[in-house]
Amino acid sequence: MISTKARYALRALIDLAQNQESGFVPLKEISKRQDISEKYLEIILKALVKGNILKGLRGKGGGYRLTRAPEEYTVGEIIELTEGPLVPVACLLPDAENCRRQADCLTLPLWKKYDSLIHDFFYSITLDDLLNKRR
Amino acid sequence: MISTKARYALRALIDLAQNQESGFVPLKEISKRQDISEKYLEIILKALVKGNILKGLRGKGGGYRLTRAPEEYTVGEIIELTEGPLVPVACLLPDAENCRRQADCLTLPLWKKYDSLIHDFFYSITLDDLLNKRR
DNA sequence: TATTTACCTATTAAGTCAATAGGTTTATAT
DNA sequence: ATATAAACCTATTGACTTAATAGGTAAATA
Repeated sequence: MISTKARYALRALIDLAQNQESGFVPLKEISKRQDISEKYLEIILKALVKGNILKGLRGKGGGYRLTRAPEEYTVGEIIELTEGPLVPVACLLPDAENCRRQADCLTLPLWKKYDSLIHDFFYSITLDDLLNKRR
Repeated sequence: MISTKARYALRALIDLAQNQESGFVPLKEISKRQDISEKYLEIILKALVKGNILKGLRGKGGGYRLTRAPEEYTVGEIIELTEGPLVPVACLLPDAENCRRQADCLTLPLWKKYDSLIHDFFYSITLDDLLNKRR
């Protein structure tokens, strides 16, 4: 399941893409428009700033702004930044200890195929694709 | 993430397909071969019996047996029987209350596409496909 | 200098996952 | 008959994760 964190992140980024005519947009506005609690959204946007997907500016007139054009963000990277590796089974995690059964596991090929399926899917869609283009 | 429950279920079914020459296979044997705790496996197999994927027979000489040929099981149904609906976001769950944002949610089409992707994938693969055929 | 804003650390309530424990029923073999 | 082997049943637990809240600090601007 895709977590609320990732889903809210996507919605916040879409909101920013639509409302940041070159300026900084305060969290409060996004929170209100998207109906996401300020405090929770804060955590999410912090992660995005840390991942260099957003620029944050403090103080009056501050807020958040995209660091790239919408077509330069993939949905995959947004999901992975907010909720960790996009991987369907524990044994395919980057830091997984290698399983003894690996060599003759009859299910592993299935998980590997599934893994590339979802990876390809989410990394082939950009933020711009979601932007009102109706598809 | 696919849970251990679903993964163990698949491995148990593969094990049965390979070892049930017409007879009943006791849980203990599957447990040993697959290195899954008896007690935990019990819970899993119970769910499969309830879903009519397996037949259980009690008493001496008893055990479990497939109710159909391996090519008649889809991986999708096995996963859903053990861990519930194979759905990527809460708002697509069968019993989801309908969201007010639904009409103009720009992320919903994404989740719907993803949903059919994984559904199509898992329902197009059968237990027989996993059986030693090397793919 | 007051105000607005992002940033930071910590905490929590509820839920889920993976597993264990101990007992009950049913069928078979001796 | 009776011992034994097996599935079946109910309950519990510890660890972890999720989704969120709370309260305070630092920075920039009007």
